[in-house]
Order: sequence, then structure tokens, then C-alpha cells
Amino acid sequence: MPTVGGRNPVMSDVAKVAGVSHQTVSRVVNGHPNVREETVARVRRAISELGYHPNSTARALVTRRTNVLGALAVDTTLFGPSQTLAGIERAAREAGYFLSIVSADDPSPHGVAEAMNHLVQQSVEGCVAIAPQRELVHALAALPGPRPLVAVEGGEGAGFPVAGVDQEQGAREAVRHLLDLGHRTVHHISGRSDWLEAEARVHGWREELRAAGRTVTEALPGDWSPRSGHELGRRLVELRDEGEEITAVFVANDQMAVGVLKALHDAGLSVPGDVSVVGFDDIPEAAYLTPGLTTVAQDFTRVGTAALELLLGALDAPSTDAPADRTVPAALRVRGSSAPPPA
Amino acid sequence: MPTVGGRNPVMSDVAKVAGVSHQTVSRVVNGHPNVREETVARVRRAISELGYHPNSTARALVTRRTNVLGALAVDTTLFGPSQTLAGIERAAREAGYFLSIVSADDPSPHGVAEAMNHLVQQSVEGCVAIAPQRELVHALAALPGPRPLVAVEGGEGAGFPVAGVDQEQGAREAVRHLLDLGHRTVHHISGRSDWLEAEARVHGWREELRAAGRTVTEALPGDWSPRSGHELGRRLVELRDEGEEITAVFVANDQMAVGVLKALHDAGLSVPGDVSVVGFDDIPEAAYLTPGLTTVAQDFTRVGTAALELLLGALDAPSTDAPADRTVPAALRVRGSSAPPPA
DNA sequence: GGGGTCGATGTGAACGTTAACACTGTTGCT
DNA sequence: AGCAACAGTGTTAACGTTCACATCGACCCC
Repeated sequence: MPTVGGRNPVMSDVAKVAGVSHQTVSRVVNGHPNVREETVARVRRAISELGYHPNSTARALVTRRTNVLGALAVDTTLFGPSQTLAGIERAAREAGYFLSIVSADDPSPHGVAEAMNHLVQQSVEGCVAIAPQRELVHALAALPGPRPLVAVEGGEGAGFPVAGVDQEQGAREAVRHLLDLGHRTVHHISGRSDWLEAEARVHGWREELRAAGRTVTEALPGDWSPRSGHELGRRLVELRDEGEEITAVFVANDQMAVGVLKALHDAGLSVPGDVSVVGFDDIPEAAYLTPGLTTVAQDFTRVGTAALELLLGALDAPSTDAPADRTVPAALRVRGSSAPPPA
Repeated sequence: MPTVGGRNPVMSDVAKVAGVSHQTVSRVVNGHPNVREETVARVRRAISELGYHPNSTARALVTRRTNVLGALAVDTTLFGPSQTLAGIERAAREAGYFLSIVSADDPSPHGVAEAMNHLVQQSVEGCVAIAPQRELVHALAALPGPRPLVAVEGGEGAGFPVAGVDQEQGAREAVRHLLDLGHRTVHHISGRSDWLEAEARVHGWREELRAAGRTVTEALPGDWSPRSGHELGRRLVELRDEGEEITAVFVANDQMAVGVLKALHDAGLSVPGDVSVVGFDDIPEAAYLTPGLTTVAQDFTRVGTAALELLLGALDAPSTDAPADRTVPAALRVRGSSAPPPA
């Protein structure tokens, strides 16, 4: 850190060295026209000589623009949220914004309020909330938090724009794929019931079966974790032993699918020989599980980018009340874990 | 957003309503003593009536404290970095700081410089850099970036404090475990060679074998991805077919271990019957792979917390030049993928 | 009862930047 | 020649806080 008299150099220090006024320095820094080329050069030289860089705080005070966006993150142990966050970060930086993150450990109104308050204190200009849980979305809508606000995976009609993957379409494609292979119906292990994504996938699964006129069994509710996948996988084996025909399972995320694969394997069942399994997310491990997991890929980075685009749009035109949503398609990836049912 | 005459309320608005000077409002807001209780109450009332909240920018300008810390993140698709980041965020918030993140897509001096510049522009008070790559650490050390700076997993002797997991100890425990089971030696699939963690694990593996007087084979270099684990797993199978005795493999991370398990399985080899496999990281899926993966757990959250403690320490006592490091122990988790060698 | 301390409050000046306006000198047009 | 327009620059006043200091009672102790 170069200093002038023991402190960071400021605009007027540069001005003195360059022999101009501080305002001219400001003009050079901000790339204003109407500064003589030679003056620009002199100021530039002084800037690098002193190692000056503008004080963003002072600038923010007078312009009333902090250039900071906030991001509310949830449980980053999960693949999706952490990926989305990365996408948001990149897009924010490209747009010239700083990104301040805060994680909401619990989705209760209190927890959300505290997290949002943290962002408000920081005078963020806008905020992206990764809001996969119903409760969180409601808390968000009720709160006097930072605005504009864009939600990721937050369902619709909450009063703010939403960016997300088309969960229902993804689920339908997974089911369609299994039906096309010849399965009579498809069982479902669902995600946490308080998550909107879980609900959308359940809905897509059910509707696709209904449309095809197939039996709709009851979904087995999990919590996204490999552990719960394993437990419910065992439950599936039990049901099968009791005589229920189970040849295909659509699992609401890949982590649970890992547990399901283990449960089936431990029970001596072959995947896809006896049972086909399809997951959701396409985590990096998916292709290298045994067998390779057929799954539905979500482009999280693109979701993050889309969310930030919505936010930037809202910042540009704050008047537009109608929240325009952005939906990113999901893509089926067929691998070894799905095959025709046993003959 | 409540307003006074169309703009956000400021301190003097509150002062006017409460019938005091702006300075008294400031005192109340900052919890100074020496304000009459009744005055405090009146000011508080005025604050909530107007929906006032202090302008952090103005405060930062005069106090010269932004209350913002920076975090340099790398590839957040990886389990470790994203977990660590979460730990850092929580600790920062608890300490009353905001956290601004920036991700360095590439670890080259240029990429790092750009990322760091972004943080400098923001006047962060300090920075935690997740710096697992040698090149990144060097770039960081050479750069006039934000100070104080704390590195996570950054190796030692770079000139700034480092927090990290004791990689070498973890690797040694993994190897020790396999030797104790009766294996004559242990093969190793290593991580990206430009990563310090990869190097530390190689070193721990090699030293533990040497100390036990065992043959040290050449490590097979991977890149952390399940794909590379799969490829090198196949290579291992080839070597075994050529007559090399391979009964135990220490894989530098769990994601690669997933690929190795698949390769072994596809070659008709049993884990742990024919070959034992031990990973590193303890990702949530590890226990539910087939078989459950023996691995070395890293407490990433604790690393994040430790890093932030180092940073806060450096902020309190900026004079202390000697960087005190913080090392978090790794813990072996024995599961089904490791067993005695075939007889 | 007078000087000193302390509690409770107000006043004015920073902090470092940008916005608004004023001021020069040159150019171009009539 | 005169006047407007404009490029190039400087001057001053914000922005909303906190800090340093001043003020004014009340209280205490010898």
C-alpha cells in the first residue's frame, strides 16, 4: 500500500502531483470526455506513481449507488445452490457489481429476516435469493427486505420475478423415458416436502403418469440426503417383496439415488436388470456410479445468470411491476441405470 | 421503504422527530452510554416510526471501516471449497462483518490479479483466499492485493497465515489403516499436481509407506474428477492384469474414488474382496456408495471458521508479523471399501 | 460555597468523492 | 467585429455519518 504522509492517497494528492484540480482527476478516473489528452496522461502518471485507487465508499456516498448486490444462499452442501451461487457471482462481476452473500441457515421468518436485515444494512442495490423452500418464499414476500428482489427456484406468484429450471418438464421427461422403455408405471422417491422443487417434480411425475393412463403410486418422501435415499430404497425392496410390481423408480435427486442404488444392490437386485433408476441434477459423480446414473441435468450456472439478468432488468426499469420469469429447460441424460423392465 | 419527502430518512430526520440533535441519534444508534433513558426511548420511537436505518456508506466513510471482508473462492463445483466458503460466511457474519465473494476462474497471475483488484476496489478490510493451488498462492504473495490476507489450504511460508486440514496426517492414517489390514503396499491415485493438497497427500502416503519399509509405487496422477478416477482405475486394472500386485488403493479424493469403484466393478473385481479403496473428503455420498467408502473426513466448516479467526486476529494486531497457522486434524472413517487383502 | 468532576446534550468540522455551476480561451458563424 | 457554442478546467457544495470539542447543569467534597 503506497501512502502519502502515512495515509492512503486521495484524489487531491493525485491532483497536486499532476498539477490539476481534484475534479479533473475525477474526470480522468471516470473517463469523462473533455479532458485534454496530455492532461489525462499526466493524471494517469500521477495515479500510478502514488498507487492511488478511488475510495468506493466516498463515491457510493455521493452517487447513492453502492454497486453491491446481495445474495441469499441456503444450505451450500447441496450441489444445486452452490452451483447457482457461482453463476450469480460471475454474472454480477461481469455486470460490474460486487456480490455480498449471506446464508440463511434456517428458512423460518426469523432466520430470513435476520439474513435480509444484514443485506439491508449494507445498502445493497438489489438481491437474489436462492429460495427453494415454500416457507422461505413466504417469509421473503412478507418482509421489508432489500428491493428489487429476484428469487431462484422460488415458485411463481410471490410478487417478485423468479428464475429457475423447469422442474416439471424435467420430471415428465424422466417418467416418459421410463414408460417408453416399457415400464408399466414408475415409483417416485420425492425430496423434502417443504421444497418447491420437490413438489414440482412430484407434480410432473404424477401428471405424466396420469396422461399415459398409468397407476400412480404414493410417493415416498425423502429429504434429499443419500441416507434417506438408502432408507427409502430399502422400503421399496420391502414393498417389492410383498408382491408390488416395482420396475422403475424416479428419484428426486442424485444424492438420494446413490442411496437407492446401494439399497437395491444390497438386496441383491440388479440395476437396471430388475429395477431402473433415474435421478435428478446430474452431479459430477452421476456418470461414474455403478451403474452410470440416468438423470435429469439442470444448468445451474445458467439459472444463476438468468436470475442476475432479471435483477439487472429490474434495476434498470424499476417501474415494471409485472414480474417476468425465466425458466431454463432441464435435459434428460440417459445412462446405464435405466433399461426395459425384466421380461 | 419508508421515506421522508421522497427520500430515505437520515439521521437528522430522526433527530427532528425526536426533538434532539443528530449527534444524540448517532449515540443511540451506536449504543453509547450517557444518554438519558427517556431520550433513548424517544429516539428509538422516531427511528421505527420513520423506518430509519443508518447509512453504512456514510459511516464507513468517516470511520474508515467498511466492515466488509473479502473471500476469494475457487471452483465451487468441488465439495471442499464450497463448504469452506459456507464456514467463512457464517463466522464473518457472527463477527459482524459482511462478506463479499469473488471467484477466480483461473489461478493465473492475471486472473488472480483481476479478482483481487475487485476486492481492493471495494475497500475490504481483509481477505480470506481459498488457495489450494501453488500457482495461485504465488500470485497472491506477489500481488499488492488486500491486506491482511489469510489463505486456506495454501501451504506455508507464503508470507501470510494459513488455515487448513492436516492433509499429510490424513493421508498417513489412510495408508496406515490399509497396512494394518495386512496389505503389503498401497497404490495411490493423486489429485491435480498443481494443487498443494494433492502434493501433501502424496507426501503423506509416500512417507508412511517408507516408514513402514514398504515398496513405494508411482502415483497415478488424476485431476480430482470422477472421470479421471475412472480412467486411472482402469489403468490400475491393466497393471494388475500385467501381474502387478494391487490390493489397496488410496485415492486422493472421494469423487475420483467413485470413478475407481466403477472401473474396478466393471472389470469384475470386488471391492474390498480383491482391492481395498480409501478416499479423501467424506462427501455426503461416501457412506452410501457400493460399497460404503472408507475415507478421510475433513471438517471444512471448521477450516473456514479457523481462517476467519486468523483474519480477525490479524485485524486486531496488525503488527504481528509472524503468521500463526491453524491446522485442523483429518479423521479416518472406516467403511466397507477396505478390508484385508485376498489370501 | 466554590472549584472540580461527571452526565447529558449540542455544534462544527471532517471523511473523499461527484454534481452543478462558473470561468476562461478558442472556434465558428453571421 | 461580435456573439454563441464549446472544450477544458476550477470552485463550491453537497452526500450522511462520526469525532472532537464546547456547553450547561447537577452533584460532590473539603
